[in-house]
Amino acid sequence: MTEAAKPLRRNEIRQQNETLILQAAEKVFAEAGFGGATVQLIADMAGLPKANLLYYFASKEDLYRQVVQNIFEIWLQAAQSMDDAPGPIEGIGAYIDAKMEISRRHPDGSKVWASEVMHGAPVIQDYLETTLREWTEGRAALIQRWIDEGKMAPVDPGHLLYMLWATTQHYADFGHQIETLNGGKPLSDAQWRAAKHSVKTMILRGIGAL
Amino acid sequence: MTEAAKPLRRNEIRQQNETLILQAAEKVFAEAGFGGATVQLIADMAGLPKANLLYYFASKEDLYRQVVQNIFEIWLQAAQSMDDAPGPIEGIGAYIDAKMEISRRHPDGSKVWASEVMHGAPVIQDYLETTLREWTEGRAALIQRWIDEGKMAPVDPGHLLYMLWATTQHYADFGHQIETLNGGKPLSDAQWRAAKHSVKTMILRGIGAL
DNA sequence: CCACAACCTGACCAGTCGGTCAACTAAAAT
DNA sequence: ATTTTAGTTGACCGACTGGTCAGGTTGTGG
Repeated sequence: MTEAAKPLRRNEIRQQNETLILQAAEKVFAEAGFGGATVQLIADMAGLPKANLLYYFASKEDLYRQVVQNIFEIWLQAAQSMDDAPGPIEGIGAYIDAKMEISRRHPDGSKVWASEVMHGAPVIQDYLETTLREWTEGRAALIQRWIDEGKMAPVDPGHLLYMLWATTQHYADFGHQIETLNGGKPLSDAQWRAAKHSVKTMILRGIGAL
Repeated sequence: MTEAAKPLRRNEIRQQNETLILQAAEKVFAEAGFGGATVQLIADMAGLPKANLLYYFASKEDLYRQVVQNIFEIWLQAAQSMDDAPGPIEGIGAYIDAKMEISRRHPDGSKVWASEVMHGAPVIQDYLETTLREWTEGRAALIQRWIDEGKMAPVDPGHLLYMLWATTQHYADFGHQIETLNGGKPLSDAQWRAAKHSVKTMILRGIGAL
């Protein structure tokens, strides 16, 4: 009696099941990797028969591809935080905030992304070569402008971007290690605030913007 | 006729094959993850029959465990770079140099380690809770001492360590992404030097040691 | 030279995997 | 009311996996 028997329209059914499956898939792929994940496990976690899952997604690889693309889009959205900022303090500060928030809210997505890249990006290689590359070059140019305007120290924009990605994503990808070193407990709200503050302070000072 | 038929002693045979298998395993585990790796693939890469590999290592999991432990030891050795330094410039500078060198020389090992942690550290959880934890606490105390002595700005030692790990290991774990953004070519010697210099400069300035 | 132990390996096996399919139910269009 | 379309699922299959094993080869100590 706890379950309300609500009649579903066709549209709703499809969308509901697809997001349900994608959420389960993200979790399983993050926990076990592509090779370690099984369709059966994803189906169980989504509460659907395996055959039903394969009715919505043509194959395990197809499902994986969509999971990775979802993450990539979230990742790109946050990347816009840097634009329209008068200088590095606001721009890079906002970018760090956004990326730390993603690490907190979508740790599984970040792990799937990391795993994909570590294995040679078999699925999203073209994205790396096109979208990511263009974004990177644009942002590097923006950073160079700030340097030329004397708003920050003359650092290599590329390596600064790598540092931003590495540091922020570390809190998702290595979350388990951080949790272990934190006495086995996940970071509290206050600890997340402290992490954000530490990262922002060290990086902004590191590029001579403070 | 290209192969010299050198008679091998028992000792040599064992050691030679074990290191051969471990090297192949590190590569395959890094490229495919634990679940995606197959014993057959590792055996092929080592140039041995699968059954022979399983004569030396009891199981795929046993082999994986040894690969991870190897990496952990390399990782711990580099960690000593920080000790016996008069201050953060020398200590943290040397640590960054050592970790960057590992990222360059053992990228596969770094990837296996990252993958292991991302999947919840099923194999090396006890190491995290004991060895790594003790090392981390010791190094945090050292950093705190430097802060108290006025040799660097008052930053959170834990988050500084995370930043050091994240930034240096990024060049191994996300090496494929970096290579793609570098026009598809691996970083040259000069580019590696520039990377080291950028990382050291930004971090040392970020902690107020420059 | 012999016997023992270490090393080697093709053939094999039980279990699991991704994916298919035919038969079914339910919604929606006619 | 009936046909059509979308959604559902248990049963099934060929391919592949980690691991075993019996029987062979080779180095080594006595």
